[in-house]
Amino acid sequence: MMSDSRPSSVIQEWVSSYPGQAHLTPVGPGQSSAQLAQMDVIPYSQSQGMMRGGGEDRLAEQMMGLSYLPYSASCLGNASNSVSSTHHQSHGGSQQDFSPFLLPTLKAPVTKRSISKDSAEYRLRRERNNIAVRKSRDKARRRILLTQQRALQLQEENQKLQLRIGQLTQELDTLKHILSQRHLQGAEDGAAGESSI
Amino acid sequence: MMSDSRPSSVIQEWVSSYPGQAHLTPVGPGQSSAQLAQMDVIPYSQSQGMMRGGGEDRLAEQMMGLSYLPYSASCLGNASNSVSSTHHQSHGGSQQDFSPFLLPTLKAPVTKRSISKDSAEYRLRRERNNIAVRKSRDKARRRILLTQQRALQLQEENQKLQLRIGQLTQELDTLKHILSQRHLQGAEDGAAGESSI
DNA sequence: GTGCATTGCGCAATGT
DNA sequence: GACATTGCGCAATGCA
Repeated sequence: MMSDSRPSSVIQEWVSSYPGQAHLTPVGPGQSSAQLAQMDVIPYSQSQGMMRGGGEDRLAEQMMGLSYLPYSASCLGNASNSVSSTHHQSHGGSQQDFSPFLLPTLKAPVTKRSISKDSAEYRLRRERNNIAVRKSRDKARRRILLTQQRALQLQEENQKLQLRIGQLTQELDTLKHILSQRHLQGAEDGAAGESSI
Repeated sequence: MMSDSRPSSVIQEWVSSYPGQAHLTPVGPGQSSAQLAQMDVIPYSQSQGMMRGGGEDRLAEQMMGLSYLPYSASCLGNASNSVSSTHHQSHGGSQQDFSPFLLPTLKAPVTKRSISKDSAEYRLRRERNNIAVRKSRDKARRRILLTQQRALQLQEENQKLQLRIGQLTQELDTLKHILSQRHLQGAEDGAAGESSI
């Protein structure tokens, strides 16, 4: 099954991994963009998606070189729903438990029906999500591999093209030289002919 | 800082992201390899690292198309160390609690000092690891971005090279044509000169 | 709203 | 022993 028949198969697969949606790719915070502007590459967020928890703060720090400090001494400490559940941490520490009388326009953080972590429905949804997560990550891994292989292949192809250009250039120089010689010789012949008359 | 001065800066950064260790890159299970065999690309495992828990079983299934089934109805259900700890799931389900009298040569699964999850040392180590994880993933993200940008850049360069080759080829054809014409004309002139004598 | 897909994050095992 | 990687599950969120 797909045992790389031709050398360009990698590129074929790679292209198929990026359905052209043309997001114009902001390329991500703190990246240099290099305005290539063709087939966005970035799946659909990664560039501006992470505004949850303390994410953007730490990310901004990283961008400026302030590296990987703990969230703010700790990010644990507020179980969101929770009913029983001996295990399962609630890590995430999103939306600080700011009292509902701050920001009066937003009603309290919703509380989301408080689904028991022991309920069959919860487990079912978790298991489904776990499967989806594994699938998605597998896909991502494959895409990364394809990109790497594609880069190597393009690099190889580049070298060949450079070589070809070298050959053509040299051949061109040779011909130009010959032509200039012919031209000179032609002029001399013409002069000789005139003088011999 | 590092605001891409030249168009090839991406490649510069990309190369620096892969210190040449030459693992010969097995490329990963179920991948096609495409034997390019140059700068391995894969950090240092990813290709054979995952043999923990039920990982390799599921991965084998995925390779064969049996996609993303739950571990085996469930992978939860045995807290490894655990002392108190109200939160924190023990998810992972590695080393089943097989009794120590099986496999007599291996002493019981080590039990690893049973560090309390509430101990300051545990938290310290967790926090350090979390920081390391964030750092590592950030690095991975950057590396992926660089690879993608590098691929795009190489693709662009490829197009330019192809164009250049087209130009050179055409120019070459023109010169060859001119040369052949000169050759014919020279022959005619020569014949005319001879006949006029 | 339901269901899958993505993604940041923490945990634990493992590699260096 | 410390740090780096990585598979995994969880929760939030995006998307159809």
